Amino acid sequence: MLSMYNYQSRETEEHTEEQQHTDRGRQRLVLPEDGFEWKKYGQKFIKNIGKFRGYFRCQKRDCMAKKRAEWSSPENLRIVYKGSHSHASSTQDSSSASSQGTPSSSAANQYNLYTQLFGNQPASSTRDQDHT
DNA sequence: AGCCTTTGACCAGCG
DNA sequence: TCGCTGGTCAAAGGC
Repeated sequence: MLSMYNYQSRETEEHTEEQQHTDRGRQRLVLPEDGFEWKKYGQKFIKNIGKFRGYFRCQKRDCMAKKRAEWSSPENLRIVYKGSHSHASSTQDSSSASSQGTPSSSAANQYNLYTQLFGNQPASSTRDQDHT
């Protein structure tokens, strides 16, 4: 069963070092940089899946995009995006923004973010997005 | 002084 | 109808 997390692990360990301003010197889970600015507004332990889940919201006031991070350990991090950004990424990623043309396309946006983090793996492992 | 993160409590929805 | 889980908000602390 752990095999499904293999690709996530390799993806996470790269970004785990990207502890930038988010690191206040306290022990905390570092999230992979996806080109957007997120503000954490909650965290809970979901016993259903036996993982912690962090709740993030885009810092842009007009942006309703949300992000959910689940992890059983720092090596097994899963990011789930919800909603779409009403703006382009705050950093790089100009390719996805320009190719989209319409940032409102939530499906395309999610796909871009998804592929960014997980490559092109089957969504079977990240079907949590069924909410949307 | 300001911003961000963390923790706890509260509310809503579903079984 | 009650209980449980998930999600969000608010307040406090630290950098």
